[in-house]
Amino acid sequence: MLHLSEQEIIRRQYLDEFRNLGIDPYPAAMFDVTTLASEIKDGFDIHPDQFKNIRIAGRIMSKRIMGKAAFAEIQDSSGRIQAYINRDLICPNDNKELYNTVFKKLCDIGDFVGLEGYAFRTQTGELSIHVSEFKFLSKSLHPLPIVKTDADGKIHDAFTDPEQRYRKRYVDLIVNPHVKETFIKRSRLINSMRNYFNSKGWLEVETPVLQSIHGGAAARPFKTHHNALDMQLYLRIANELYLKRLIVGGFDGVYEFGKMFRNEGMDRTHNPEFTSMEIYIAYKDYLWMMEMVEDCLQTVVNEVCGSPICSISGKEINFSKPYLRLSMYEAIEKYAGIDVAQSDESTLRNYCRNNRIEIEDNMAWGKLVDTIFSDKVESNLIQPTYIIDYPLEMTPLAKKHRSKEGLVERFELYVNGKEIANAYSELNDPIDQRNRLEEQLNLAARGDEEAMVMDEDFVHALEYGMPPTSGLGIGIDRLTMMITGQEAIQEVLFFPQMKPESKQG
RNA sequence: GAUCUGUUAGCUCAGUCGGUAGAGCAACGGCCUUUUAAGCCGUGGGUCUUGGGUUCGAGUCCCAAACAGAUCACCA
Repeated sequence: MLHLSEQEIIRRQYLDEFRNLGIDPYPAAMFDVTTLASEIKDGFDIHPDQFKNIRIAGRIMSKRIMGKAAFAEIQDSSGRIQAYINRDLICPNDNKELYNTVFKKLCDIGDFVGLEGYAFRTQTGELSIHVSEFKFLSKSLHPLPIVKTDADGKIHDAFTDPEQRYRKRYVDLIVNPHVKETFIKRSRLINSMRNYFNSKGWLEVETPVLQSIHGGAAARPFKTHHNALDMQLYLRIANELYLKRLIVGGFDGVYEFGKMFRNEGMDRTHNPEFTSMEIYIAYKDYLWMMEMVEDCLQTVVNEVCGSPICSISGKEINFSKPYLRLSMYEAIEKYAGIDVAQSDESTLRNYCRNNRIEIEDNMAWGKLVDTIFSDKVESNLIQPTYIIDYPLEMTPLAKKHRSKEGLVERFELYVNGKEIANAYSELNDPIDQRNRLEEQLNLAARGDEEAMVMDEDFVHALEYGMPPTSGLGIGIDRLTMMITGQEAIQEVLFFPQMKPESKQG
């Protein structure tokens, strides 16, 4: 059922009035745009002669009518510019219908129009388009939120309700220019990173989203079903095991930007589907990878933000290399004051109880260390910091440390108290890998719902031999949050997951 | 999943002690040929998120539900 407001009914009536005048409110023919609003704003004062005969198109965002002349703001993909519309200029003959009826009455805020004319400055100095030709391009049937900015820059009637903004992102993008900026930055970030990898000769690849075994990370998956094969499939929680198969297959460097799906809680830093970038480089180790990551991020942040420094929640984050390196044990000792290397499981349990850190009975030693780290250390890691050398129990896909007993060659990159990257010297000993995955099965038996499952084909691939390899995953959404200063993942996803609006009643 | 807060016109918001709902913008009808949160005169627009309850009477008080936000738990 369509329940229309008064304003929506009137806009529908205008469709008929357009057609009665012989004007198609949704014309088929293209409108040949020559110039963007931003080009006029940037170029007019330097080359005013280049804007003598221009055609622009966009949405009407405001109308100020003064009898036989009017001003309207036109918004195109690049921004807004004012148009000056004079009755006798767009209606040179006796028939003033185009101005009096079409423009003044039938054009609403939100409609698309095409304009031809020249750029000039009004008496008050506002850069405008002096319109000689006026073409109606598309009707909008819903009123838009009217956001106005006054002379002091104060915003009135801002469209700010997060629920409305996320559900109707298209409206958000129309009326909130800064939202568009955030998503443009996101796109440029991904492009910049892709260019960086391509310039090194690494290959962008695609691996399955639908997997019969959900491997490569500790998380609960979404289940789905393939009808023709009559089998259960999972949406991938990671693509790691497939990318390593490609290294086995002989590629030196492969990377993939892709959506991952995890069937877990949602909040301002978690969406059920999110974008990760994983990259695997043969003959390298995690020490090399740290240097690559800091060089890549410095380059990319510089390209996207114009400087290696971005600010979020009042803090300045500097992505210039090199980044501080701290072993996990050092970090815990520094911020929690406990030497976990010298502590057994019961000592860790006592520490957690005394420090009011919530733990569960099925947590093993490694999980307890991880819990203490999350609770005491993470929030202190504001500037980009590598946490290196993790306990073996927590990391079944990483290679044992070359010199430190009980550790693996792994690092995570923390920025603003959040993990944004995770990397290993990848485990390529197939016997060790099989044993480590079997230990995961024990954890699962102990009640760990996120423990990894055995992937026989992956182990089989390793048995053919994988060169020493370093692998990395970066959370693209979180990195985007850092460089755009956003505190919520929903602000860097066009369409964050939402429950359907209830239609009961 | 837990707790707290919110949901009133197209948008942003008021709504007092419980007495059948208001403003600005937007819309509609006028006036106005360089305005800019344009202005002036006039008009219309509401299932107060939904469902129960208390009451002579509920936007307002009570209970439940839906959705969202924040905090927490889980996770990246």
